[in-house]
Amino acid sequence: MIVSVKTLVLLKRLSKYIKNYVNKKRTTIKDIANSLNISAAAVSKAMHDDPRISAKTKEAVKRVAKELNYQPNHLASALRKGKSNLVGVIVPKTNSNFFSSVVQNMEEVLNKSGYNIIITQSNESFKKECDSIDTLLYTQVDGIIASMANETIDLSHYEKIKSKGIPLILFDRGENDLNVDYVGIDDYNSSHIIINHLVSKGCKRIAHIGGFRRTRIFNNRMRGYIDALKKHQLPLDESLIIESNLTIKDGRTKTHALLELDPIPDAIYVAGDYAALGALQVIQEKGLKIPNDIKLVGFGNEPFTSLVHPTITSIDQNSQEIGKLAAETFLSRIENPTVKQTLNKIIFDAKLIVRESSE
Amino acid sequence: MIVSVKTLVLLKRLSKYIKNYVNKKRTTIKDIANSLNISAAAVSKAMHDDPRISAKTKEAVKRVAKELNYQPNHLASALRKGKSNLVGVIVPKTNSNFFSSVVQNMEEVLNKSGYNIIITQSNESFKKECDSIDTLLYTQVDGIIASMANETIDLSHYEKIKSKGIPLILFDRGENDLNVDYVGIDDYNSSHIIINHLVSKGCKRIAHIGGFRRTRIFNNRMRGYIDALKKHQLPLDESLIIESNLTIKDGRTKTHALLELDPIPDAIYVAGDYAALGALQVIQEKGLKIPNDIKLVGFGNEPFTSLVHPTITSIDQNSQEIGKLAAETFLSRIENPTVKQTLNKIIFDAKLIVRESSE
DNA sequence: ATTAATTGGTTAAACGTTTAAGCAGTTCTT
DNA sequence: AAGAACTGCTTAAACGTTTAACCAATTAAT
Repeated sequence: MIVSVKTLVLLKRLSKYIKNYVNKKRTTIKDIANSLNISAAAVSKAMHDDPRISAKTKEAVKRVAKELNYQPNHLASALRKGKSNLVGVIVPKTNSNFFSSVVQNMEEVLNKSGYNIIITQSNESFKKECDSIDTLLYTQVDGIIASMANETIDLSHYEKIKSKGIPLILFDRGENDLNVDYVGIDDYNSSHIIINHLVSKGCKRIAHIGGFRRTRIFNNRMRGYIDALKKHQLPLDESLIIESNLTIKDGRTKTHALLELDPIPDAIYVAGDYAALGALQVIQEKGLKIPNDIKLVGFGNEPFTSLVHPTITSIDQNSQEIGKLAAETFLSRIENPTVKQTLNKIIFDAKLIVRESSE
Repeated sequence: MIVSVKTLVLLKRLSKYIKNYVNKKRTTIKDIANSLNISAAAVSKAMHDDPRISAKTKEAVKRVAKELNYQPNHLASALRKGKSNLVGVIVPKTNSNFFSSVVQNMEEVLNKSGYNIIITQSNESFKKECDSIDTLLYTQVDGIIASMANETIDLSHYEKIKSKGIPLILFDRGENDLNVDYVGIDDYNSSHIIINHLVSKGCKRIAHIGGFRRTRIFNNRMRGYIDALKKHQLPLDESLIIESNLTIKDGRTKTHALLELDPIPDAIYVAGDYAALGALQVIQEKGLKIPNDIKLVGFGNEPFTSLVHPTITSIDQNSQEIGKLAAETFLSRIENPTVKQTLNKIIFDAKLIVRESSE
């Protein structure tokens, strides 16, 4: 079949026309402008309650907008304004009560100031975290609030955020070297609170299943544990200190090891609730009684700590406050863009929730 | 102080210049073009490996892009292309293992096809759900995958998604009336599986704490329960059927009521794991033994069901498959935009995980 | 009665990309 | 040798908003 070039061009035009017709192109500001015989600029201004537009016109614009089911195009306005009003949030896992609660509170604060959030999860993976950051930067977020993955050591992708000139706020899992805002609890002091409590209950041989020391917060908990023992003039026994990835499974394994010792510890302070749960199971399987034979303290105040038997003493991390403050910190950075980012730590005191496992 | 209009204009120009300089404006395609003395169009094509650009130019473009730390602007490309490559995901809660796992699997599938996801949580609130939908539409997502909030009865905001012509996929909590794709498990049949199991263990007086019947999935579980009893020629006792919001607390309350009956039931089938946990607590507090005095079955296979004592028999909802299939359904809708959306149900069989509470 | 200020808009450019169309220059056909 | 086809770009318009600059008409100030 031979078809002239002209025919081809016409066919293309036609197909475009049909496409537009079928997809019944979204209504834009121009459609409103046309139907009211005013300029698109006037419509835009009317929508934003510009004082230079008459009340009558504003009303008409809003009426027609509703009639035509107009929805503003974020891409266009964000592109033009150079501001997306989107905040990226990176968490290691969403299915933890702590992170879920932090995010919820952040969202509440940010929504009030006209920001929406995009949640991404790193699944504790360094690669996924890098990808998340790329996605967020690509989406042109106005800032990023993040809690670092366990695996993360190399910080170059976080530097990338800083180099873009948008605010970066870290919470819970932070890193001093980045020199950015940080919101979290006082991990060092939390360990002191826990040890004080256990000592007051008569414990003398307290074990610690901690997270990896390369992660700052876990290192701080470890330091707090060691210093608190010193304060109470208890001997420091290296075999009572174990690093763990703090999953249930690893909590079980490490507790098994601790119960092989002779004498066994009279208390275990676990730096994460899930691992504490694993410890609880193993202790009971061995026929030992909690808290009589051995006391147990977790960290994080996950809901299940008050649901298992016995209920587990734990540290509440004040997730509401952390979420709110991280969001507010972001907002203040946005409002003062000239102020250079510096290491600005906002530290909360944590609360010890005493339950059956250490009574 | 008197300042001429001209001076004012000059000042404004200056301030804009300074602003650009201070914010060291992000590098764009034009910067690359200038530095190579080619057109911006050529750069764009080189980036996308257009066959009409020479290998030499492509290489040069990519090199300079890296040198200048170029990051494409999603807003601009999405605006131009009319496609954001973003998928909105709405879940009732992120801190549930089921939803978290579904989302994770969705993300995996979608990322492979070049899509990124934006997660929003409705917190089971109707209003928040509407807001989420508005945000997502405003962000120009290419589609929405959602699980409905408990509160939701009015479906007009979901109709709004449909009217935009972008794909809407529902999972777990769906609604026939919307006439869109749905991915979930066979709730009706799940009840049959549970009742079959309990009957085989000798139960004759099986109670059911279900969700609100206005939610389709809970209604289906209820129907399945009733029909399964009939099948086994067990009497239907209305006092054994209770509707609940399925929180731990309500699980406790409703179980208290059931244990007031005479005779008490010999099994309780609870339509949600959290409520089942509440039931477990109350039963034990009353001094009754599980499974000897009374058997217990939950729904959802939340991790804690295998962590409490006794471990709780539950239904696994196949979250991985649901996530993957919801994503794939979205992709196939995108690839065949002309096909009209219809009620297209993809139903999985659920798996019963038998544990101590019903042995 | 001028000039100045206010009102209620309009025009046009810009944000950063993509893409249809065009166009030299070279190479291949026949 | 003349046209066809290919190569490797360039030009310019478009996506939907926002906004600086401008302007005509009205009202206020002196």
